[in-house]
Amino acid sequence: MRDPLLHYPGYILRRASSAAMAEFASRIVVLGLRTSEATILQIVAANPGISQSALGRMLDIQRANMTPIAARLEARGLMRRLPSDGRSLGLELTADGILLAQKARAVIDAFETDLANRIPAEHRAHLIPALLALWPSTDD
Amino acid sequence: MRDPLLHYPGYILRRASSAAMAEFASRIVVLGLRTSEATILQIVAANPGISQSALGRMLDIQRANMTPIAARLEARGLMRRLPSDGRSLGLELTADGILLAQKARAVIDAFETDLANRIPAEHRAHLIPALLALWPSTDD
DNA sequence: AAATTATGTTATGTGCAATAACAGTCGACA
DNA sequence: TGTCGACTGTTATTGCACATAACATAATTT
Repeated sequence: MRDPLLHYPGYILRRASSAAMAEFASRIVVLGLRTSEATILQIVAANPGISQSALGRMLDIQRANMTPIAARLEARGLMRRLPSDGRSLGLELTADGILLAQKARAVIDAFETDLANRIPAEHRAHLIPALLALWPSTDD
Repeated sequence: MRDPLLHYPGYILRRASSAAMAEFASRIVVLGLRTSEATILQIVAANPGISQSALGRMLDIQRANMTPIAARLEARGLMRRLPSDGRSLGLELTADGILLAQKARAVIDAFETDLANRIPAEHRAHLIPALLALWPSTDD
């Protein structure tokens, strides 16, 4: 029972990401959040007033997919969507949203710390730079 | 427009994997294959006779999700499913399947080479060990 | 003023993964 | 040997992330 793909970085990247994301999802769901929602809360908390489409560009989420996610967060009373333009919607968290974003941040921190601790020390510092090099969005 | 999650390995892992997988999917679709199917062709080619559930365990694909994938490959004439047990199905590629697996392997090789070349030399050797450490399936 | 671009929305489809329930088969073991 | 528990494959259903196309409206460019 041999896996001939085990030497390929892309393959291992996919498998590792899938496993890690499943674990994160199971941790964040106790706050009633999906992975994408937890991320969005962090970004909006750090960038109040950011437009829906700018947020989407930042996270590689397309406008069409951003709409229902943002609407859902608004419907839950976590986020406001204030027309800034006439076409753009500026996003900001409500008090509840800020609180939940903080709780989510604690979960993220714990998860990321656990993850980092699993990496042997001699490889740890190389992971982020290596992954960033694979990630076109940074300089798009 | 600040991304406060950019220092987190898990977050970057997700973003990098998502981007890389989208690119791979667009390359492999020209052979009429999905990512999961291309992977399965490689595993079955290297392990003729492997059972459906053993394949699923190897790839972290559950039995219930394996069934339609395997049935689809069989329906396309790429794979045979031979009862070995009475309950188990042993998988092996047809001649067409072997041919397509080889073509897929060439696409995988090219993709993985491109990917590896994007990683700065000083980080390259660390990526796979670091990712393997995050990946529980290896020693499960 | 007209043409182009940007924003948000709706509708729809795809790929991957999870769960629950079921029938049939195998293995262990009393 | 017969029974019980575990394993295999299947169907049906669901959820999430992501993609495209088409549209109305507003801003920007020229």
